[in-house]
Amino acid sequence: MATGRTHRPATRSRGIPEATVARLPLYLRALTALSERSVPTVSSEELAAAAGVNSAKLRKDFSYLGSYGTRGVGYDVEYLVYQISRELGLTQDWPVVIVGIGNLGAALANYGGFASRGFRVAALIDADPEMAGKPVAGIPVQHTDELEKIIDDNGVSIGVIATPAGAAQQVCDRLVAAGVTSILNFAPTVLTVPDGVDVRKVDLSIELQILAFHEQRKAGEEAEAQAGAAMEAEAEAAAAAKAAGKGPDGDVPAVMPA
Amino acid sequence: MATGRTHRPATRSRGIPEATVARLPLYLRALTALSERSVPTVSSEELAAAAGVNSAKLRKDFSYLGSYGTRGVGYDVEYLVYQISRELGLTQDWPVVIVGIGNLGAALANYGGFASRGFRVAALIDADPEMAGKPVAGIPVQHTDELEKIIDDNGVSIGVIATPAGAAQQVCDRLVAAGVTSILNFAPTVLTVPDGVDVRKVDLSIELQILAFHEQRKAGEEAEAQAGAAMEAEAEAAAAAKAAGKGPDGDVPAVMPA
DNA sequence: TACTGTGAAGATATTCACAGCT
DNA sequence: AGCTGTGAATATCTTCACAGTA
Repeated sequence: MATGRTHRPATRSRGIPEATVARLPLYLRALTALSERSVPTVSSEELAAAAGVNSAKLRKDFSYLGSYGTRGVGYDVEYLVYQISRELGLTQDWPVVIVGIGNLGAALANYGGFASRGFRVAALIDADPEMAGKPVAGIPVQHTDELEKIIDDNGVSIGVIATPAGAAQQVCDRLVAAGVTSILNFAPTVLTVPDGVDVRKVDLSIELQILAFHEQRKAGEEAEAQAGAAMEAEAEAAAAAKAAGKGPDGDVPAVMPA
Repeated sequence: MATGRTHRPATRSRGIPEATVARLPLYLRALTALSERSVPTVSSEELAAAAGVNSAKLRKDFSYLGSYGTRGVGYDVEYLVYQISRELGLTQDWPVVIVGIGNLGAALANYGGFASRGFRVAALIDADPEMAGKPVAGIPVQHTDELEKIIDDNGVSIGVIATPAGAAQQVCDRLVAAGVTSILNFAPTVLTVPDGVDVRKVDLSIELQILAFHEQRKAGEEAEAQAGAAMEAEAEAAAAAKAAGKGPDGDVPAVMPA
């Protein structure tokens, strides 16, 4: 909706690629570890290894931030930590609310990595009246009724949704209406939000399914030599099944493997 | 290490793009919802909306799987559910072990989405002897000592690591040595694995940091009109700081904003 | 010498736009 | 008429390879 205002005007060349942004936290973590070991400088090769990427990519990524290295030497660890933190907006602190204090919500509330890097759990919110007042990770859970007030009082702009899928969109709508503009969604559902609101999703079962795909392929490759034409035969059977009956209900799993 | 055996030989055109694979679970979820409402067919437009992508992308994605639609009509929901499930390897069931039964591990064990789609929690493993025998989500926790035996007895090829960062690599090594070839890592650390082992990572704080980046940029754009040259001034100050002293320890946060 | 920073090439991914089928 | 399936165009991301420089 609205005229596609997708392109950033950008006062200066403010165009850090999304793929690069997604890796900055990785670099930051590796750098923080080096910093704790008081390592003063690091080469792109070393840092790339620590972050699990290749060095050309890392250098290219850093080139979007500016020329923060020294040729022949490498990068100053402290300086880079600061620059990346600043680029990511972590030099300010972000109050965050977590909605849905079930197993996952509690795990998130207890997760140390939250607090360590610029994020502060401002409130825990749950729909269950029984939960109200109970402390989780030292923070008392508040009832959903208070949601709007909490957002407003704390100037919260980032919300985490850890509710069941059924409640997620409704919670999302309320968060957005109350002024939240970034949402991290753990509920296994697609959230619809207005323009200008960012949603990132974390979905456990999706990750597992992707792994299963590759796992299956590994197994297939092993069998390949022996099986040979078997797979193609199966594919043809499936195609035939489609061409033929294919009733709306369920004669589908005809070719279901063991 | 080893000669980069990255390219798949692929008996036939078994080349589904990674980006497509990553979306298949999304389509599958949307289709499952339609299936539960007994919707017989769906157009690319409708399904794309339900999955939160655009229809051209969805059609392109499906084109890699085969021609499973009907022009002028759409896709048969049940049939597509089956085809995607099969492509993802979900028509067989995958025993999974979860290592590290803290808050997060318990949340994962309780997560319904696991069991629903081809995955079965075969065992919960924790290093704490106190935990041993205690049931979580109805499954008794077993001690890390049993890890190899559990993997072997259950034919586990997918492992989930939900331990603290410090223990993750060690656990990973043991899982791999015991025969696990796919790992879902929740610990905030980079895992090193041999060729042929897949690792996917889920990192809560990384997701938040990416949100913070965009959030900051939104704020910046708002202020842009008024602030104007202020940001550039700050950038220059930072550059100057670098050119000048920039001692290895920490005069860095000189420009630290409030 | 030993490293960064970056154009240019190459690989992937997305989107367009329309031919082709039902 | 209404939809899918897909080449071709475009955009984005990665990698190469080397000039530039401390």
